[in-house]
Amino acid sequence: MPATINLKFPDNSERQFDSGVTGRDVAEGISKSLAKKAVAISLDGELCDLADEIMADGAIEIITRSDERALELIRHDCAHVLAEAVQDLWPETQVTIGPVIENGFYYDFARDTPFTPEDLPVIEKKMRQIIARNDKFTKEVWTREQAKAFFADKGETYKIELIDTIPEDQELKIYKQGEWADLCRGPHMRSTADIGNSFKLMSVAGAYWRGDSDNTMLTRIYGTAFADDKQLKQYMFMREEAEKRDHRKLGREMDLFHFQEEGPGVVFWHSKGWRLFQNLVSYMRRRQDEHGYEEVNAPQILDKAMWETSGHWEWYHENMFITQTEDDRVFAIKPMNCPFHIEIYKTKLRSYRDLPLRWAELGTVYRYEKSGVLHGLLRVRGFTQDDAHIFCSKEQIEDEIIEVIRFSNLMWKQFGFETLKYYVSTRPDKVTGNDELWEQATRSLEVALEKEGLEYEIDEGGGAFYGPKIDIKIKDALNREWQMSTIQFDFNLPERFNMKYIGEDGKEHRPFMVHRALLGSIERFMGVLIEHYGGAFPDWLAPVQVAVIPVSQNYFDYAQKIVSLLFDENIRVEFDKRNEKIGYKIRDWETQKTPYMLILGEKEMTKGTISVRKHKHGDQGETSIDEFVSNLKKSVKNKINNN
RNA sequence: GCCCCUAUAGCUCAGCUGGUAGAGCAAUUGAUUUGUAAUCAAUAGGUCCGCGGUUCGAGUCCGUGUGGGGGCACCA
Repeated sequence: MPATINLKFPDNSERQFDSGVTGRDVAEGISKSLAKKAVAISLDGELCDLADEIMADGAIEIITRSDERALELIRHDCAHVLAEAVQDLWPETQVTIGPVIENGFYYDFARDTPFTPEDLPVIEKKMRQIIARNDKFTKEVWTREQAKAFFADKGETYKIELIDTIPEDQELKIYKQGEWADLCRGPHMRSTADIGNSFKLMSVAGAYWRGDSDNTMLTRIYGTAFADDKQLKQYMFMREEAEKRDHRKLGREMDLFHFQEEGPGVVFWHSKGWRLFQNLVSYMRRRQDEHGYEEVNAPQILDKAMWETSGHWEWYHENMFITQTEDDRVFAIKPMNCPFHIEIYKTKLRSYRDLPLRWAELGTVYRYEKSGVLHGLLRVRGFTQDDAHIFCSKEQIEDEIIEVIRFSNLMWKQFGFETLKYYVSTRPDKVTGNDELWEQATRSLEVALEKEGLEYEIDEGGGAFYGPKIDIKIKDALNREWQMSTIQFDFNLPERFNMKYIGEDGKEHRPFMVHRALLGSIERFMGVLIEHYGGAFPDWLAPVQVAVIPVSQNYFDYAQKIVSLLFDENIRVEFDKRNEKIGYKIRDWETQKTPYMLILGEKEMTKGTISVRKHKHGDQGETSIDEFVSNLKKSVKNKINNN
């Protein structure tokens, strides 16, 4: 600990403080002495760095290592130490950028041979040495020429490129830990020792320089860091928990579905998985009926000519599966349902009296997704959308959007997702449709959300070229966000297909077209649902709701009676006749996360009762079959048609 | 598509520096007729992902293809 601490302030003035001065002392000193407001980030009451952000009240805030913002400093410092460690070990490696991310940090390096997982322990060891060295972080402000010369000397071409992107009016800061220097916005902590030892390098990956696939691919190292070991352990534990409920793992363990080599990205549904799938379909059908949708169904393939009209052939060709027949006629498997619904629309002359038309299709589409994107059920090549198209007049758009939002909200609640986030994506640079249309449509999306009292964020320029949209994200049980529902205007297709209706004025008008998928794709939603519930589905969804387990063969007749009774009530029941001890069977059904088990033996047969065991809750004691059925039906009520 | 990793029995995985494969669970058969998270025993089960190469010899080393995983880019 030095006798004095030198501090530089944003106005470039310098002051000395005695060691042992607290951050609060300094804070008071600064706010008194500087006209310009300054913010210092202080760690455990000691000043570690100055931030250039100006806080509204101008005060210094003292934060502790457990503070969220300290965590950011820890991770950022960690990234710098990672970079130094790497250059120490492999001096020919160029450094690029190393930001803090949601659960840690990364650093991108440029070198001829990418890092491999075996390098990580070596680097980690070096990092711990640097941390132990307790090097001070110091900030220097350099001129552009100085900085460029410095990095040029070291052969750091990427850094030089970065310097050129920093606006002239911004000062160029260099942070050093010991001798090692990096271009950095800051702030940092006092010294490398402040990082602590609760960090871990997680993985290596490739990443394009500046996120552009035209650029060279860098080699990225991901790491995570926390204030203490407890938090790090907790994080690692959470990751393990997430891994346990990975839908690919549960899909196999629960015998729901599989993939195989010959069909990358297309799903083989096993009976239990298909049961679940059908439950979702059945739910959607019921709700769509209720919300005034009519279900339609269109073919899987269509002549190339139609896709040329729609524009897909030109713009989406590389994502389409194409077939060719003996007579050389080319058909494409549908990647979208839209053109089909438009064709249905066009079979008649439509009047304003017909509008709005809401046509839904649980349409299976195929898209040739790039191989690197496939991921279990979450990104597939063949999937079933809960797709619908709404055709309406200008006057109707707002009400239609409100209606879709309400539908979606109700649905997500019933599936057990409470937290929803809304995003409105506005006009990108290249578009079809005139400004007036964009304006009207975007406004209708915002007004609809506002009328429903829902907060939303604007994704500026995030809309598709054919129209603005609302995206809805949900949060699952592990607090992960998933983009699910989407409500999109389309100004392109009505134009291309020359859609029209006859208005009240007797003239032709172009209808508004809205695409809407709430679950998105059943396959993908299934993946999310499996992970959300960890495979333990609620009563109404569970593929097998009840397992009937007689204690021995002597009770098979009684058990059969119960099974038939449940079957008649449309309850999904299985009769476990295996020649095993009930402990074995219970364990088996328990691992399959079956909501209920009915244990039937001498006691129950004599009294005409059943013993109920509930998943995760154990023995619930005896009850009558009538009561059990009525309770179960109550919990399933209103969700699906078939009971 | 790009970078790295990876592929052994139905599943989870062993198989040291090259000498043609092993466990647990599951399966099958038999015994057992069972009271709330695994009854016992026996049996069977493998083109070590495909193709090519190095080698006297390849599950093991090299190349390549395919699938899978972690990322990046993509997601009209």
